[in-house]
Amino acid sequence: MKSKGKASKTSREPWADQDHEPETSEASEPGSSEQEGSESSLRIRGSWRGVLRGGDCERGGGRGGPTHGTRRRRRTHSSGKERNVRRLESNERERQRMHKLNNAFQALREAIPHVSLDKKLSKIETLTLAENYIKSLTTIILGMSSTCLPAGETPSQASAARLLHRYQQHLEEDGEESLSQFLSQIHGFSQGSGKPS
DNA sequence: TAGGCCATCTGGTCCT
DNA sequence: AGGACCAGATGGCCTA
Repeated sequence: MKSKGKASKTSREPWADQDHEPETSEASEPGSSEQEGSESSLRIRGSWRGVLRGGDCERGGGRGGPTHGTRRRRRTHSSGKERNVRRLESNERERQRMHKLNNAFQALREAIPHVSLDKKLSKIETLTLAENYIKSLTTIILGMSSTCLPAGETPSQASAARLLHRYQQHLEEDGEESLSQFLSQIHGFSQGSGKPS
């Protein structure tokens, strides 16, 4: 199950198509990652996109920004070899970043209850289940706290928003450990002692 | 075999 | 200037 394609990707010559820098593969290997797949990723790989997409400089990539099509990529006049090294380092960082992201996904998987324990949840399933789980918990919490609400007010979206706001306040003011305080406060709801504001 | 899912590479943009 | 973030592209593995 875990033998996904990573380790067997075909090696390619990513830079050979652009500025024709033959000595691609001898660029210094960026820090030896021990993550899965690192072995293969140490080899030079790439895609043919450089060829296929050519000078595609105006994709509105980057954060949220609508287009910014007028901006041009910084041109650092470094040698091809230098660029290769920087690319490899960049790839390694990106790999590490994705590994961290996947670790977070894994933590999320373990945090949410799901039916089939033997089947690994996909990312989209994980996010969807997490969303539903949070909503369910919120509903339960609001139900528990409804006795503390002002007369006539029912657990509603507004209440949920207040709950969220309260939680965010805790995070901003007290940092991580506030979560346990917040949870104990919520627990207080069930005892009828806590009072959301 | 097609489609889903994933890891990785890549280059553009944003942020520090 | 360099790292982080992002999204598109690509190709491998797995399952129905």
